[in-house]
Amino acid sequence: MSQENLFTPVQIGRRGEDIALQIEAAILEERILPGARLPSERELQIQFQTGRGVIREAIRALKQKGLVDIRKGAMGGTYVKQMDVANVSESLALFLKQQHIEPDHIAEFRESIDRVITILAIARAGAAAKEELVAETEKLMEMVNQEEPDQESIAGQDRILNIRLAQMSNNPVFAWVMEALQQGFSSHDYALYDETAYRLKTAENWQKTAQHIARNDPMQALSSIAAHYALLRSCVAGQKPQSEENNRLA
Amino acid sequence: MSQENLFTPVQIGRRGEDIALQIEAAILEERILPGARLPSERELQIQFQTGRGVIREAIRALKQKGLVDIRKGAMGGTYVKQMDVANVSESLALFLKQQHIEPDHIAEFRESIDRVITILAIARAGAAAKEELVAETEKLMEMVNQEEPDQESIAGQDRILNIRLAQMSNNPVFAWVMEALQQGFSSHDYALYDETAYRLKTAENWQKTAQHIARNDPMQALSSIAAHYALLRSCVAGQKPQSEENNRLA
DNA sequence: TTCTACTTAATGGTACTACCAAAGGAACCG
DNA sequence: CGGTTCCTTTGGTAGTACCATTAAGTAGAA
Repeated sequence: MSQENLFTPVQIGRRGEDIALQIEAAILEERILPGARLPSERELQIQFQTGRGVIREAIRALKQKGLVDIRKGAMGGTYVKQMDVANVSESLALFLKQQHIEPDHIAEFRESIDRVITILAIARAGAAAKEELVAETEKLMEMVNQEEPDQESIAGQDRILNIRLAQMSNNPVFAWVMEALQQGFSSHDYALYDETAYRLKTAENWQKTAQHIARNDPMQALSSIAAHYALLRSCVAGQKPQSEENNRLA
Repeated sequence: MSQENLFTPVQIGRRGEDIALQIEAAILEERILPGARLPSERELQIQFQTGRGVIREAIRALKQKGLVDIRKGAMGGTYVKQMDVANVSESLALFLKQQHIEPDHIAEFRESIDRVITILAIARAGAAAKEELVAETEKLMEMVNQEEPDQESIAGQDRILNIRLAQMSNNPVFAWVMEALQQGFSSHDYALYDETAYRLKTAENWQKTAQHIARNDPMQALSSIAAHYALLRSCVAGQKPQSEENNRLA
């Protein structure tokens, strides 16, 4: 790929970080495109006039940021990757975990986002997409009404519904935020599907919401959303404990 | 700190990641509290029965995630840190940059969040906080009306206002999201203060918003917010180019 | 005593070397 | 043509030595 003098040796500060920043800049400015392969560690070691450890740490940092992908073996090496939300989600989830965030606060945030998404979806999504959403909720209904409901599949379907609805807002930012929150805090949601009573009501609620959206009835749709979150709150409040790790050592 | 057998040697997969995960878990489960110091690299090397490079990579990963802080010299080492939003913001900003996200989409998202925040702030914040907000907007007015407006200070004050308002929602999640977005996309906002006309209008708008909030008038407050974002959109659309890095090499 | 200057030890940062393990490709054999 | 073996590339691990920085201790001077 003839990237002879793409990088320059460094002198200042922690070399590893500096190198990581140089490569990161090259990626963000698209001087290196996703899918491209960076020189091997040993080549970079020569280009940057430094030890291999430094190069490894730099590459490791890029991997952590989700900018590159590392493969072993011949034709292995460091490959520039298209980032995806997972990294942001992970970072967010980590942060929220360390902050002892209350489920109520997350729920409130999510509800407010959901309301906006719903309005936007009604205004912008096509009739086909809306019908598709209804169809997906029907799948969910079938799942919960089965003899032996499969928690895994149901949770997955719930996730699909959330994402699909978010996408109908025609603004990727909403979809990403929704996905990030979902990934970080799925556990609370899925609690809804643990007990039969909640499971049924939740699925029905989803169906109603989708139908209201399909009929372009924002007020009713918002009302269903409110019901959904009310249900979530009562559910979480009801089975309060779920504490496994609250016994720290003094 | 007598953490003799806190960790165990590993066998499988990439040792570095495994070690990083063990330590991360220990931090998240609060077996190691913020402020505490991990053993030195050489001690860990012995505890984990591995090479120092592996330990370094593990610690590096934790640092990247924002979980620890590294200090050189005697009494240096790896210290567990209280995470802050900066890490999430950075991750988010990186993602958005690589996705060529349109400013309009961000603006739409921020506006919707701002609306919710405003409603919550009016409902929940005390009169004192509301007056404080008004006072801050007056500071901003003073700044923009000076002979030689200081871009830096003005931008900072704008940031302070956003954060303070978000905090008044009494839900930290809103404040964090706002801060993350701010940090990632300050550039567009600050464009508002580049031209005198925009600068003045924006500051006035802030003042009005704060006053409406102080008077518990949600409708008027929302209207001011709408005006603010309308201004932002026209400003960004007006001075469209700002492209410095759009010439990629084929 | 009290302050300064020097020494010392601990610790992360860098460099280099050697070897292991995986993975793909090329040559070889059936 | 298809499978097998070997070889080369490349990341992963181990170990050693040395440098740079920093805090703490120590001796000496005021």
